Amino acid sequence: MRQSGDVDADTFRTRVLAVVRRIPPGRVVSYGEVAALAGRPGAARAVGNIMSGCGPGVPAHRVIAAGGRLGGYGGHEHLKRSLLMAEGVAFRGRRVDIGAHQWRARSTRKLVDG
DNA sequence: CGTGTGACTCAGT
DNA sequence: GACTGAGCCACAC
Repeated sequence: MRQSGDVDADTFRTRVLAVVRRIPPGRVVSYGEVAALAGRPGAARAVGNIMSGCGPGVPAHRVIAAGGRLGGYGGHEHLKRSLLMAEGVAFRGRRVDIGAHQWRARSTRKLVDG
């Protein structure tokens, strides 16, 4: 019951967290994608800032930079990489094989699942 | 209410 | 592939 004291639950911040939480294991999304899914395409930068304070409960390691690059992770990129690898994400050098792991909300996954 | 900031992105060199 | 410059946005101070 959101009383007046509750967060507005309408802020971009809350939306981003909700989207990131929906990212399934073994899948990755770029900051720009998250921003777009949150309703603010182009706010990739803002997403990064929000992620920095998302706290636990949010698989921030599944959010990467564009082109499959790891991007940042509070100075722990290697940890981000490890977490993704632990989920079965394939890497191509320093980049994630987005061609096989880029998450698609409402995608045609059954078509490519084969 | 103006300014600064950064876990971003794109295009050019 | 690496570096630079410019654009963009939400949030903290």
